[in-house]
Amino acid sequence: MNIKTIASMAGVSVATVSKIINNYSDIGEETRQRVQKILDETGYKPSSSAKTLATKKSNIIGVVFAGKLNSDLNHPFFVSVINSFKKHIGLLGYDILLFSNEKFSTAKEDYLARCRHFQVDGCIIIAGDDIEASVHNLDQSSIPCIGVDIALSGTNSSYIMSDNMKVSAKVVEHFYLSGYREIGFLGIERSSVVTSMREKAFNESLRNLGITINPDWIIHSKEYDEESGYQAMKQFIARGSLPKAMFAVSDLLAFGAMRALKEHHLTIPGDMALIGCDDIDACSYTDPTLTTVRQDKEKIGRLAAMMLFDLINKQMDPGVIMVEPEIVIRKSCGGAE
Amino acid sequence: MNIKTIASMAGVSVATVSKIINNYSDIGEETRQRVQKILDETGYKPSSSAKTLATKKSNIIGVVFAGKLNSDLNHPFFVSVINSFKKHIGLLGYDILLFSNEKFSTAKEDYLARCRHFQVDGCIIIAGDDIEASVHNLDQSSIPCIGVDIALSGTNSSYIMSDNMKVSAKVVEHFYLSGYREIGFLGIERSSVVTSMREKAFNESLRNLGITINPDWIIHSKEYDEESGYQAMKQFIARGSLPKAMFAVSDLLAFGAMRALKEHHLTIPGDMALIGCDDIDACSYTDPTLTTVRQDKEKIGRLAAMMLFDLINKQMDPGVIMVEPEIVIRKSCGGAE
DNA sequence: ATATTTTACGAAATCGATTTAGTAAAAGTA
DNA sequence: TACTTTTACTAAATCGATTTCGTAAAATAT
Repeated sequence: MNIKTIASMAGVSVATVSKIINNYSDIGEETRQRVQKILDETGYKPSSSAKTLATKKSNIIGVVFAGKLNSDLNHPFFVSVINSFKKHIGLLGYDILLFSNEKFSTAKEDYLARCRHFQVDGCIIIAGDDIEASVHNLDQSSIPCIGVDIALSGTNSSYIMSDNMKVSAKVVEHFYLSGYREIGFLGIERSSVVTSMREKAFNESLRNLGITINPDWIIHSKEYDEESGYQAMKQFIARGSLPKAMFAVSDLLAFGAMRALKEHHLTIPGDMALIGCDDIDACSYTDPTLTTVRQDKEKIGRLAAMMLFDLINKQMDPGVIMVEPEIVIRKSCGGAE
Repeated sequence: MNIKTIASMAGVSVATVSKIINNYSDIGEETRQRVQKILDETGYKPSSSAKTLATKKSNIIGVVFAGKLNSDLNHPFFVSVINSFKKHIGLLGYDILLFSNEKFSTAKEDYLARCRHFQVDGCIIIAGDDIEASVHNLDQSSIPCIGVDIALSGTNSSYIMSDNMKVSAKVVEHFYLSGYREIGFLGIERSSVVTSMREKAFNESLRNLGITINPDWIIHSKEYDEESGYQAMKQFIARGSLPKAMFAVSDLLAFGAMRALKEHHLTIPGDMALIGCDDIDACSYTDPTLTTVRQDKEKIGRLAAMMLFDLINKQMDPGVIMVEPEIVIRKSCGGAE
């Protein structure tokens, strides 16, 4: 079933059919209706590849998970963002193509080559750490890109992330108002833009409040996952002096920290209050439930979709959006007494 | 940069270039090397749409999340499966296209139409409950499909799922060996093939062991999520008579059940032992950690990829694979004394 | 030396759309 | 009436590949 079939069924040329499909104005009302009827009855849809070939627009958005680790579909935060993005970009008429991660794929070419290969109209780059050079090439290309948790600089690139300065500020503020003065930080060794912003803002916030920063209380886990958080906290406990409160830059790290604390029979928040970051579902399942900073994943995905759409249609210049984070108070951070 | 450019750079015809790219045998060794060098230097990749148009093969696999709810990227189990599938199908040279969910998308056409539109080489259907007619059409079409947690019947369809009979058998066996005789079941009202198999096998397993089934102890939550599990258990507790152990057909339901039990100051496993199903990451984060039945998500994704590949290449007839589940013992189900 | 086969390539058709440029017929204008 | 403009349509080029078929030249056989 192709456009030629439709054309002969309707007794018109393929050009006419194409024009009707694409809403050209130079078509008679009578003809339009007759052909449209056939279009509806047959359920005909033009071939995507033929259309792409002819128009150079594919109506496909490429999804790139950048960074060596944990930026895959394994990361609950990114999955939520992509889920929201998928929903909203779908409303705008696009489907999304997930590029298989290079390290697993037989495809040796870089992201840019693959974007060109599929003629994607734009792409979204979700970033962990250790960004490959390939991502940079894509960013600098003519393909509209929007970055999530990565600061892109290309002339066709925008990016979006939570306002990570505020993330830490809100955490510190909450600790402070709850009476805590001995506050530690659990970051990640292999730090990304996001985590280093949080660390920077954490220090600044303490300083602004006149709280002395104890460098011993700033520790870093090896990786991003729960196990690494556990290991980091375990070693920290072994070293001795502990703060009364800690901010973990991700919920998973906080979960690991909780496990280590419990193992040493330290209570939460009694012996140590804990705040995480992301607000993944599991925060409600732990005991105590985890106070955390919610990143508005739905909003980030939605705005990413809208920004990309505008970028593709040249309705907007590249820009940056920082999404307001919100602290979600649960049980892991009672008021100190 | 297209094939014509390459051809003129090399001083040969486009046909020759194409043949070199596609490993035709009627090419002289000298020419092959000369052109290959240019190919390598320029990093040229043939346009996907042109290639698809000419060959009718797209090297794209469509991903369909079927069912009205919770079969989206929100479901940790399905995300893990897709993640593994993506990895392995990527190794085989395919990228994956996520169809935006119909209810959100402006695309009114059904899945089959969209598969044809993109000329996907095959597709994977991930199923929740309430399968749409559109999925059935796809299953019955000529497009190779593999179903995950859905029994497809098309002549080009295979499917894969955990062996759900064994899931329940193992749970009941574990409860039994731990000394439990009063065992309940927490299912889902809107049951799918998967959950009804688990319920059926649950009953059979009890019967085989000569344990009387108390129909009051078989309850169903409204939906799939934690909150629904909480509500179901809360009402159950309010009704009075409780079993000493319960099997929840999903970890999320078990989490909800845990919350309800704790709220009523009932201990786990002291007052009630709990076993979930799926083994999502969060099972390790709860207190107590959740004993559960692990579905081998990596294997399911990997085999799904391989089955689909074989189906596409007609190297295999449609078939079914039941993946062996494995019980993962944690703290929510101590031995009864 | 001639006939036959093999090798190595290219011309051109094809896939299924879009889009430009051209035209006959209808409508409008002077 | 004759000219101009508008309307409604189509032929054909194009997008960038693949693939069939044809054919000179080279290799081999007779």
